[in-house]
Amino acid sequence: MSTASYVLNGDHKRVSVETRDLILAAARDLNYRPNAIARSMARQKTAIIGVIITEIQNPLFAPVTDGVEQILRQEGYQLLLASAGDVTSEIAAIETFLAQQVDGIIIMSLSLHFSDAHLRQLQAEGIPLVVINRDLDVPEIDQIQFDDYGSGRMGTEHLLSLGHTRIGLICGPVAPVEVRRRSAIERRRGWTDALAAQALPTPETWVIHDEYLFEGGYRAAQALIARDEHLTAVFVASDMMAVGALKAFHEAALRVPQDMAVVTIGDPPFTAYTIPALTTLRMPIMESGQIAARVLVESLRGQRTAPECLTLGYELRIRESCGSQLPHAH
Amino acid sequence: MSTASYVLNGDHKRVSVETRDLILAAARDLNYRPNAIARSMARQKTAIIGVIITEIQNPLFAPVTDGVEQILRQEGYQLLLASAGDVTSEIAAIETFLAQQVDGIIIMSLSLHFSDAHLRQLQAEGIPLVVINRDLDVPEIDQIQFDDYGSGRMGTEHLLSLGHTRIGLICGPVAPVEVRRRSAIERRRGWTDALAAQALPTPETWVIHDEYLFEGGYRAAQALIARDEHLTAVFVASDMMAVGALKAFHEAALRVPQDMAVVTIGDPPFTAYTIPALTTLRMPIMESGQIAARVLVESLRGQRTAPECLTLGYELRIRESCGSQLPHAH
DNA sequence: TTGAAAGCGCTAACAC
DNA sequence: GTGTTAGCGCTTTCAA
Repeated sequence: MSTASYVLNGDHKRVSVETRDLILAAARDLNYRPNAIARSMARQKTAIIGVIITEIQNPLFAPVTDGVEQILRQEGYQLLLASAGDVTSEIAAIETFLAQQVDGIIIMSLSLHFSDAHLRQLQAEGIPLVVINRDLDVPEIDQIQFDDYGSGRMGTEHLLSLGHTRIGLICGPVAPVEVRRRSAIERRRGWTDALAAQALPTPETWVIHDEYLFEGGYRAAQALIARDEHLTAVFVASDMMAVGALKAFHEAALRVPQDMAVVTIGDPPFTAYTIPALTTLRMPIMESGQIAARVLVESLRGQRTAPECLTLGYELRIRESCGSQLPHAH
Repeated sequence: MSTASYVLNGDHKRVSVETRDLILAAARDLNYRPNAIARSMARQKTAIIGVIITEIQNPLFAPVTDGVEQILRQEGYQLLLASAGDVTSEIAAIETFLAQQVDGIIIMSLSLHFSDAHLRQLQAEGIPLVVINRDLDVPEIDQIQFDDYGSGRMGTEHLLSLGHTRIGLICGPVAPVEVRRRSAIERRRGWTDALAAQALPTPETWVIHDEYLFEGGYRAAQALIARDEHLTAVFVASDMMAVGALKAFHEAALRVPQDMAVVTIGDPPFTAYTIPALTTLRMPIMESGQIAARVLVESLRGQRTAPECLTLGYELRIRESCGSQLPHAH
């Protein structure tokens, strides 16, 4: 039945109107539902994209998945979801996706990987792949990154512009190697360069690394307070950490922003409702998912010539936690 | 090649050891990867479960999806994800899932639906279906609910046990019909009954309904303050609303818990890091996903006799926002 | 214990 | 403009 197939696929040219209506009517009567599996089998294409994320409950992943899903739905693709927290399960997830004949794969990482051999191999086998937030030196693979260095630099520079000179840093993990995050390293580099550019000091004692969690920020702020370095501001490289830090400052009777100005990263809805509201560098998370999905779809359609390698910038959102101007600084 | 099929499916009995090893070796050499699509075609089963959620970024959905994914992975099923915010797109998503020949469907709702005809039809067609958090009077369909009435009652009773008698209510939307939530209605009922059981008043003026959002809680708390009803406590029926309310109380120079005790619902990680930390009724969200997935898998394996109809309870987590005892109440 | 062959529901090339 | 037919890669019955 080629004719029926043409009709059901909306090929207007090859079928007369009468037969078309006939077929459509019959389909309705029989309660016909196309079988996507059989179609995939015949076409050798599934219109399914596999999406791998590190851990579903990490706040980065809901917005990314949302962005990916919006575009895929709009472009007529389905989304097969897997979570994989380490390289072994990532390989397993990819293997399952390949068995499932997905047309392409999107991987959103927390960029703490030791081996990318399996990604190279995917690439070599010609499976379209887009990775988000992963440090991959395989230029053939489409990559979406965040400008983490720039975020560290911008956040610190904003505090500098308000007159602060003793600016601490609360940052994500850089060691041991199993948990280090590229973003933490880059944001610290941004902080260092921003201060160094003004010939200001960046002593080791002004920096605390901890986990990207509420608790990590709480602990880090306590540690920073205990060091008693007379800081007037701190750049906190994660919104969750900033909420924890706010609590520690509150308990130490340090007023934010009067005694301690805070700038942080992120921008989930709650940042506007902390006390005080957090000045943040908004991270374009959902956008990264949208872009990844668009890039992948274009690849599948053969509309791309060169691999994508995009770095998305952060955007300053001034709220209350940074104050306006240092009292003694004008 | 039946023999190869037996080997690859691990059927030990029907194949001699030698041929088995031969086939396995050949598979390795050829870099053989089973084609799940072809298998689904032949078996008339896909081992894929469709999951529909209302909006990916709503904080309820990450935990649910996480719970569902854990179980499905462990049981050898794949997860096809779709988001559908209204009945029309829900029907479209279901239709796509059916075309994709999913073995079953899980729907997590925000329970604001007008029509469930399509679900009845699914049920009638014999597609295994589990719904979470939806008010469905179709006893044949597996349902996982939350004890929202109980949560309202428990939260209010905790405040009563601390000696409060003037307890307000900040609650989710109950009107207009397009946005009303069953949970809001039920939690209010719980609040009313808890107070009525002590012969305490529950005036309309002590209740504010708004959206389940930070902003909704902020606005609601401001409105409640403006009414100047001399409340000493408030039950806030959503953790996001509670964060907003905390901010409004802070701005009005009302100390929590000294001037206003707060008990809320939920229990996302941030509740321990607000100022003060929020006393909550923990909602078993991830668990609901796990249970839904288990129920569905059991259905697919024919291990179930009766439909599931489970109501999950909330659990009190005492932190700082409720205080210990009313000063003037012992 | 193994092989042959039909068929799952569709697409696409081809003939009419 | 329409019908015929050969697969797509697997499973599963049936014979050998």
